[in-house]
Amino acid sequence: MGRTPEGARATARGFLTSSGAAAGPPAPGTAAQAPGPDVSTYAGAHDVPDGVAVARVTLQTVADRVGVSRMTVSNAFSRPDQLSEALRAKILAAAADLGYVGPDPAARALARRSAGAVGVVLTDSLGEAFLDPVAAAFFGSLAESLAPTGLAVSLIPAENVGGHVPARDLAVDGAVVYACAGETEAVEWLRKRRLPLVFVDQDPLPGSAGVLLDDRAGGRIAVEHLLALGHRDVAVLTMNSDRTTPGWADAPRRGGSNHVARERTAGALDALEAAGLQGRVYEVVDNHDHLIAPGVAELVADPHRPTAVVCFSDLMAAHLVRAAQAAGLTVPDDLSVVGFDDSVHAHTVRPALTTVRQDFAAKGRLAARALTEAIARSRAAADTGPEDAEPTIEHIPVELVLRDSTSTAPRDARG
Amino acid sequence: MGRTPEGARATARGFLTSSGAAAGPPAPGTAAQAPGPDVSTYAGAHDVPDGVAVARVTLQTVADRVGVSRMTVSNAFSRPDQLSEALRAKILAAAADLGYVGPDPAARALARRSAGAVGVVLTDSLGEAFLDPVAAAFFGSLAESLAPTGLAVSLIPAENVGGHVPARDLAVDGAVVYACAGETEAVEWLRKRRLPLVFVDQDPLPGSAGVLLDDRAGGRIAVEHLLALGHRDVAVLTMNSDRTTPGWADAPRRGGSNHVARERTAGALDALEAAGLQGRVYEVVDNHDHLIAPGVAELVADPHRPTAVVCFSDLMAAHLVRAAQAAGLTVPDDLSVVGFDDSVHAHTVRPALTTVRQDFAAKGRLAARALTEAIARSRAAADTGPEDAEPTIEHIPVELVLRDSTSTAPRDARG
DNA sequence: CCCCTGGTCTTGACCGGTCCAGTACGTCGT
DNA sequence: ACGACGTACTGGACCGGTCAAGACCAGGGG
Repeated sequence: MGRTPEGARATARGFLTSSGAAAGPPAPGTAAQAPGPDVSTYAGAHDVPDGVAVARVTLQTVADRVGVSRMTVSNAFSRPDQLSEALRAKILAAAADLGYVGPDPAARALARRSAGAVGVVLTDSLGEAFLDPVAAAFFGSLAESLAPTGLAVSLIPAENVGGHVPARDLAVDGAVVYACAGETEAVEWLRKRRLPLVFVDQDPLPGSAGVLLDDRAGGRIAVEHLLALGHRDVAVLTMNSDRTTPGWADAPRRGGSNHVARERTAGALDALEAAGLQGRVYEVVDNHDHLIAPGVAELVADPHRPTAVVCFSDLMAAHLVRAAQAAGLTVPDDLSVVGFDDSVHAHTVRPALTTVRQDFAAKGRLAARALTEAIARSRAAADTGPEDAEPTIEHIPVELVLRDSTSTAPRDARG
Repeated sequence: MGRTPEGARATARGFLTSSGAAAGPPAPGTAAQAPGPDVSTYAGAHDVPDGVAVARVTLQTVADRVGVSRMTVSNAFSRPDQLSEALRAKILAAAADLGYVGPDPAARALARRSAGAVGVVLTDSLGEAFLDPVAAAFFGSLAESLAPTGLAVSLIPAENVGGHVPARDLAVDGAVVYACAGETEAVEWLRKRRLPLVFVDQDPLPGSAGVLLDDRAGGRIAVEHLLALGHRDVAVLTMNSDRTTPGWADAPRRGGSNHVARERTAGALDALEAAGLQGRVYEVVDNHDHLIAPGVAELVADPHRPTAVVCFSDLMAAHLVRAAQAAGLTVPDDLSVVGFDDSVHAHTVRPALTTVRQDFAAKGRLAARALTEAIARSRAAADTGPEDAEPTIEHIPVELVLRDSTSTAPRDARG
């Protein structure tokens, strides 16, 4: 007892004394405690008089009030099976009376070594990322799939602003990296922290799990559909953020830093080559309205305009359709257009787009599962030492949806 | 010194001894330290041999390695002005060598009493929320506006699933509540936690800040535009989640639980009444594709179809336009349509929508500012006692954008 | 020569929980 | 009557930082 006065943890400035109701000077204005085990009429912290610094209510405060140990109060909230129902009810009542909501999340995160949240790194600037319905849909689906596990989703900016580095300083148990071209600064930090990572729509780093669409097959089936309709002059409309102006690609298969764009284009070119044809590739700078518009206008005006175009996204396809219509062409009679994703744009344009559908819900679900598994694995490894289960790479199948933006090639253009 | 052996915090199982490089048995395989201040060739923790439980690297580990106190290492990372540049470099080098990335976010959150993140509660299920471009745009804009302050954004589900309650258990410094109809369970918890709250597109709770669009004015200017074009039979197309089937509203001004829908409708009715006209209100159940489609089909087929419709959202307007076209009508000649929001749908449909524009970027920016201010205020209040600065309610102006979906009323319908 | 000031680093006390290894008490089997 | 066992609760040691105040040492003015 030479160490510390009674109750090693008693709050220093709280107006409640450290042990039981008997000891210590009575709190100002407090009448004698009402007899009986029930909650006294003494008003709790939730209506403290103005100007009085509100004492911080912690487990200890509640424990002192009820006359049990801190640990028992903790159990009342976090492990109800560890104490009698009667005592638990009493503790909960006291807590409610004191305005104690529950264990402090930050303290719990530290003690439990788990934050209850995962990070998500998105492609672009945050503002633009959610303009893309594909990214937004994935994000929503991920969050929804994660909800039942109790993990919340936190947005981590890919690039830092204002000297803050959330990727380094945010408490998360793992992270999803979505379609980040190459190695972002944020990803670098996450890797250094050795957080469980899942890469989506992007090649995973060695040792990490991945969830990828079968983009190559998507490009292929889009072209095969057009070939079956008799088209021989098929172009690909895609993006390449390495360039600064739209135009025909010199090295079609090289593509830019975007994995998805490269794969989709490659799939389309594969199918064309398999048919003994050579595909042309028209690249715009990025998948944003203002960057697509000038490109498609030029593409439509091209004297050697193809009879059919496979697009990197429904957004591009929708722009292309409207540009064609504005130029007096009819879709699909004069120009067949295939989209990609089956996002809002696909059924919003007229004619509705024939497109390669991807299953957003599945993507979010698989990413959620891969991440929770990676987190579980990493926790297990902390105990039993590293076991090397090969991280998985999931592939999501795609499917061609036939609508109204494709038809047989014009008579005079057929081989 | 009778208390604890040297270095009260020396990690128990770390293979590095507690104080300085001189004392204790040399780590296995460690040659004599190379002379000079530079980093020795001894491999740090980042390539620990397989099977060896990796010792947890903390501030203390780094401090021991360099021979300084834990606090000095902390300062090296968090407050560079508190120590000499030379020592800082040495510490940073040692940290890098040991694989120490930076202060543990959870521990820091506890000690600093700040999580570095804020929560966002969205209307619907998470999966559906991001299908709505308006919600998605706001979310992105909020996250982007918050980024420079170093605050990350975490999604908090409005309703709990699987027994987890993120709204209670997630470490956040404050939260934004976006267009939640009425009092959600999540909001209830946030309120109990006394977190700084900002309400967007929804009436703020007393004591909290709010960011609201001038929805009523929006409804008004939409109608005024149509009146100016000679329309006398104007209907409102809106949502009311209290009902289960679409149809004409009995009590138009009552509306449902959605604040935005009520206001927009009220504004439109105000303008009609001011012109001595009576407005009709057609309600669908919610602002989702599958709930809108049957409603607009019925509306278009109505024998007493109005000559112009003011819609709750661009999404509804786009559906209405397409339904009208499918029924053989021409927009705007047979039916004028005004949208709301100026979201993707507005410039995606043909004809492009005349619509009431709202400034998404401003909404995110104002919400971010209101929240950071509320957080700052709450921190100040913890020190100096509560001061009662009236929380602000910001109103964002709207603006009518004229496009191609409205025109003068048909000759035979004009009063 | 002394005191004051300022830059560096250290010390001890927190932040508010959870984990784990007890201890105190029934209760049951024999 | 006695040891084994289960239940209910407690105590101390963490989790990994930050904060506020103090110690030490240098240079500079009076």
